[in-house]
Parts: sequence; C-alpha cells; structure tokens
Amino acid sequence: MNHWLMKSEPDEFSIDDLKARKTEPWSGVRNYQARNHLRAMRQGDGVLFYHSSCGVPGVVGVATVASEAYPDPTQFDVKSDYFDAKSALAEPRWSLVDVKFKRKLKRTIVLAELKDRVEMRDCPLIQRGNRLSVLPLTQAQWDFILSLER
DNA sequence: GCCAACGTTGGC
DNA sequence: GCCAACGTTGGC
Repeated sequence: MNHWLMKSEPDEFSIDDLKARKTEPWSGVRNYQARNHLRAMRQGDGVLFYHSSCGVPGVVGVATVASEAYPDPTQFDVKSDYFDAKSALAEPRWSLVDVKFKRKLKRTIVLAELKDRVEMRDCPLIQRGNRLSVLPLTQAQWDFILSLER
C-alpha cells in the first residue's frame, strides 16, 4: 500500500464536503506530475487530506483511494472550468481517482508544525514554492504526521 | 531547442 | 493583496 497527500482548497471542497459525499471523483487535476501520481495510485492506498490556500493550511483528514485511475470526464465537458480542448477522447490527457472519506483528524496538523522537522525533510509539501497538489508520502512521513494528532 | 512572457499556486 | 516559485506557451 502506498501513501499520498492531496490538497484541496476548503472553499472549493473541504474535508466536511468529503465526509458528506462519502466518495468523490477527484476531478480537475491539470498538472502532469500530479496526474502521474494519480495514475500510480491503487485502490486502498492511504490519503491525507490537506487544506490549502486558507486561513490555517494543514492536514485535516484521512481518506482512501477507492478506484484505479480513469479519465477525468470534466476535460471533455465544454461547460466545465476544467475543459481541455486539446485532450482527445481516444487518448484522454487527464485522469482522476475516486477518493473515499475515512475520518477527520481530531485537530488540524498545521503546515508550520511540519516545517523544520527532519522527518519531513524530503517531502515536497514543505519545500518552498511547491505547488504540487497530489504528492507521495513515505510510510515514515505518513506515520510521523499522524503521530502529531494527539 | 531556447527562453521570455505569462498564468497559476499557495503561503504569508 | 503581495509576491516567490514554478509550469506552460509560443515566438524565434
């Protein structure tokens, strides 16, 4: 089982939204590196849900990958903000996975807590200027982040 | 293939 | 709202 961290702006889609929806197709990723991570996901992989671009950025919940990657339908929807005219039906450019709610953390593990920790040294999340919205975590990073919860 | 211009992300 | 960082686009 692999581990991942997925960012979402809570104004757009929060951990409470995921809790209410139970399972959500993670549409709208339009970055090749993030897409490649989505394609590497397998059902049952662990996901930490991260709130970005908000008052208190940080890890707020746990989810699981609920499907293999499949084509993101919004890329073909001309009415969608995520429509991509250059993507062909025969060879879809963008993929998504279904993400299933597991639990909310007892508290937000804020970004500031994760910075300057040797445990997180190699994690792209804490590197300055990193904008990757889907990124892998090592087992050690996953365990460390969750150990901060209590 | 290079690189300047531009747009977006995301912390602060 | 600002701005640093980075990805993408497009002219050459």
